[in-house]
Amino acid sequence: MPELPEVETIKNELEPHLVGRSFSEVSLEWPPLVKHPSPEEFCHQLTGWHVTGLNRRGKYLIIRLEKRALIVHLRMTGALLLNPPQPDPWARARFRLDDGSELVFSDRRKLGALWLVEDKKEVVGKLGPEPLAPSFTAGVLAQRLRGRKAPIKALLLDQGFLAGVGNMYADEALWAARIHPLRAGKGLSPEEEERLFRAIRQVLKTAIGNKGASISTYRRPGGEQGTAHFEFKVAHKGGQPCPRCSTPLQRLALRNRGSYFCPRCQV
DNA sequence: CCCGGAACCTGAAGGC
DNA sequence: TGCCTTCAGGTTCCGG
Repeated sequence: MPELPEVETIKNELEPHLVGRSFSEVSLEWPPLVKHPSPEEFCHQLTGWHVTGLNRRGKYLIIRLEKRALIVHLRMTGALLLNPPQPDPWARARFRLDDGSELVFSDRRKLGALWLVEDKKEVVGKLGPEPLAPSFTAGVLAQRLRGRKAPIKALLLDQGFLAGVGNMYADEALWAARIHPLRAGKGLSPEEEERLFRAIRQVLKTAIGNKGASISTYRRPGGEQGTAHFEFKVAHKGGQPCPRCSTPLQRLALRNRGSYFCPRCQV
């Protein structure tokens, strides 16, 4: 599932292929993928503009064009594939570039989303802080936790609370910080807040170094998998021994999501 | 504002 | 073999 490290990897690997190029033809196999403007306008308005740069904000990929931004969200099963060697059965949109190459948006479950906007704030304006930005500190995290009664796991998944962390890395960060996923956000001690802050940053940075986690259908633009899932301690590992204390890891359902944790060392 | 649950989607896996 | 249920989980919408 693409979370911050996966989108960061895709951004880094697409950037050299896209910057300076322009879109010569855009087609949609699954028009509902486009959220703004209309699918017809989307294809029409996208052609001819040059790509000036790529950014990531949370789990959103922002492809900057002259005067506009093409924003991509991969949701659960989306992937951006560059010149796929075989026809992709789940291709939902195709972008032909002026150098003849093709970028394919592949998405088995059709949950992905595309926007073409003049101001990126229309799409990413309500996101919480960027966890790897220097301005995000333990103090900022502590301040945002104040008064929040919801389980800490639910807050970490809330993109308005903190951008970019999803189910896998929330579980990994909580395990590293030794905090139970159901603890109330406002109930963390200053020491726990500090541990959680460090854990979030460390888990995300390590995963970026491993070019993302190929737990499900995640693929890099060239079709390669990431290796971050080999470093996972708890995510998707119910029943296996905790790497710290050997207690069998448990799974609980929170907001329709599986949460994996150690019932002994996460308190 | 805060919180929790359902809906959107498809395919893999497991139970009977 | 085949039908049914559950799981996978990012985001948005809705109700309390």
